[in-house]
Amino acid sequence: MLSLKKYLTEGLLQFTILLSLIGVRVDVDTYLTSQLPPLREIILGPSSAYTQTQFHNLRNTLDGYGIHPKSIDLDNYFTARRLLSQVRALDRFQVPTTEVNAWLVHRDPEGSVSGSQPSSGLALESSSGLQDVTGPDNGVRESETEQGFSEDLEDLGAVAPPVSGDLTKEDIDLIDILWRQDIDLGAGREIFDYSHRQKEQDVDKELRDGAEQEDTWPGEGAEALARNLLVDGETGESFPAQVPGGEDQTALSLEECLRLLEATCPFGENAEFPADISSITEAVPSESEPPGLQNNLLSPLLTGTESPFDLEQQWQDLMSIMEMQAMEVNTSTSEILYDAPPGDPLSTNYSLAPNTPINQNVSLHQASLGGCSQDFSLFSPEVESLPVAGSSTLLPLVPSNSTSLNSTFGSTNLAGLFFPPQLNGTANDTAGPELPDPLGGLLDEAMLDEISLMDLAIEEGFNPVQASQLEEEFDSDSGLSLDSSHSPSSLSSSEGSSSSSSSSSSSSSSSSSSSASSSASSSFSEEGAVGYSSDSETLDLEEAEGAVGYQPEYSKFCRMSYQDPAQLSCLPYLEHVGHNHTYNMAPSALDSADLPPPSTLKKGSKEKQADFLDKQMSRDEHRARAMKIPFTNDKIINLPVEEFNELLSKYQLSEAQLSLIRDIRRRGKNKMAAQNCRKRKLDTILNLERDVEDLQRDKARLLREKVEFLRSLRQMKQKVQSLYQEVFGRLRDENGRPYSPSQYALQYAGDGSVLLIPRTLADQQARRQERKPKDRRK
DNA sequence: GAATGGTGTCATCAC
DNA sequence: CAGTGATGACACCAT
Repeated sequence: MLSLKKYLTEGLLQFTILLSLIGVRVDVDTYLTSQLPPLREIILGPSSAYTQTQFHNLRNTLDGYGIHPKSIDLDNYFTARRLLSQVRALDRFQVPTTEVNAWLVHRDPEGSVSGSQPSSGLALESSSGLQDVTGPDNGVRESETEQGFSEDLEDLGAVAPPVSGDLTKEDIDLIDILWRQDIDLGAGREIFDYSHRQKEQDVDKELRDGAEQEDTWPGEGAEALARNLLVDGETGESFPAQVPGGEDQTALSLEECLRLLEATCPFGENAEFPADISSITEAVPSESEPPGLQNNLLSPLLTGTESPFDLEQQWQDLMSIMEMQAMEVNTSTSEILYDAPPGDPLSTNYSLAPNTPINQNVSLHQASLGGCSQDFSLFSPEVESLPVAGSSTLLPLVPSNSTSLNSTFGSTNLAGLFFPPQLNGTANDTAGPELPDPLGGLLDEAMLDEISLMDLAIEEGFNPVQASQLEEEFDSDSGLSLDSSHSPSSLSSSEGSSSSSSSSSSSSSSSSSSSASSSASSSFSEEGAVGYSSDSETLDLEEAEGAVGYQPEYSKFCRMSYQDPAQLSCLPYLEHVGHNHTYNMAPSALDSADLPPPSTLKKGSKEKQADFLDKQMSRDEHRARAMKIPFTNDKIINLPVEEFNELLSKYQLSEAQLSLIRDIRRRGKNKMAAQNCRKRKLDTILNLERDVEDLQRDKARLLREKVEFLRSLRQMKQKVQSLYQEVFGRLRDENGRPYSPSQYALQYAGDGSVLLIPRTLADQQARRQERKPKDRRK
């Protein structure tokens, strides 16, 4: 019962302090439960720094006079924080510069493989007139990670609904319905993309028209694209617009696309693609696809449907980011993002063997997604929910060389290409959420963190500057909290040595070695023995205070209420003017003990000086003087028990004197204890304040990282999608006609090759591979 | 004159 | 059981 009460009171106190500091509900426990037990214990647990820790016991048991009592808990706490930060660093996405080398296979019976034309695949994106949309992102975003409030807002807002920036679920559903309807007409889902609707209506309309007019996507639409694909997005090389019409052109197109892949896909050579062939098309919305084709190589990137995401949380994230960015967190996001150890799974180079034999008719060249700009914009959040297992190889993320990326994809950031437009006349709305995501686990974890930290970060009114100032102030005066050398024991010990100490033996008392000065005029530090005084100012204060009554000059540091000379001079009964805490003492005793005769006040300057000295004396000193105690209060209070008893034995003291001496000693020690307690309390508050600040900073950083990751993922999806379209659209059958996306699909093989297979077969294979990860989970 | 913070003191608890 | 530290509560004072 007692412990329960204590726990409640302490926990509530901790919580109250936090609340008072930040002015907002702080869901610390949620976050700490699984993340930071030591901190939680500090804040809420019985070992809280603010609880009634028996420090003296710690000292006694641990021989801990060299260790500050608080340092014990704080050491654990900061250690825990440090470890936590290290652990957190592990889940930061390491986006290496990876590349994928894939071979596209054109199942052309004639097996014509050729092609050497430079790719204009990036031009596909640029041709769609999306530069307007993506231009700002590419150029500006990377350099504006700190200020991109609107960008973050955009990104966060886009997380909730699939792709679209601010679409509600109803909107998405409606779009899906309409899209499915239009699919029959050959219209791609791209046209429903929010960003496309916003800024790319013309282009999309053109594409859609092309798709509608022809059942096969690469028909006129592809031609229209080809006409516009004049500039290589990576090299800036210009190409003559051409209309694919034969196998040669098909091969060329494939080569171009592969080169695009090579230039853009960060898949490394060590990519562990699924052994079985997986269909790329599964990533592309297809109505014929079964839901949840998870083993798809590109599915995580291409899935058009997103699992429902908590809009409110995203909004909170946004708000939190905005607030956190206002704090000017120093840690650069880029620094955080890409500082993973080389062993990081995500940093593994996922590249397929470039020389992998081509199945059937191959018109492939190495293609790699060498880099993806960081200026990724909105993209679907479902990737976050996708598991890491078995799919980490599928999603190499943005490499660290963002600059090159930006140059590469400066004009390729297509907000709408995430959904294949006319490429696939089919849709797969259900496959998305179930698709595995190599980043899912990490993102989920980060999401949990930020969910927990949300309340902390959303809070307002917490001034980090002030907090830091307080922190500095606190640190400068942290003899209590952290630095064991500033512990009361050490302090008192040093002071005791400086003053003519008569005792050096005892180490069990906080004031053991304090001054035993026999001279009343010596400026020994009586109250200087009080624990918390590490800074000079405080120390001076304490020393001056300790010298009260013994120093001829008045100390301006006197903090006692009755130490005002002006008031004291006209108030003979000092004991009654000032605090009268002698509750247990009879007034008569006080009078007899403390009252100097009024007549003595009317004497010469020496007596005035004596009065002045009297005014400096504490009440107990007055009492001691009145009772003719033969030794100083300092000795009474600070001497160790043994020496104290020895001192008492040297004198024949009356019972009243002994009682007064014991009271003086008790009060003196309690006074120091109270001062220590108050200072400790203050330190605890300051520490909590600093903790709140740190948590806010961490949350802001995590949120920024999240935004960056989301951008990267979305951009990757867009690029893969565009590349898929580019490749598929340039494929031609033996008759020079484009393949129907509803009948054929590109598919990655385990050896890195890319095959053009019938969609039905691709679906079966994809379905087959889908079961494997699920079985593994079980 | 009320509010607030600092200080000393007491009571109490735990060790 | 005494001694001691820690701390809540209270009173008092100064600002």
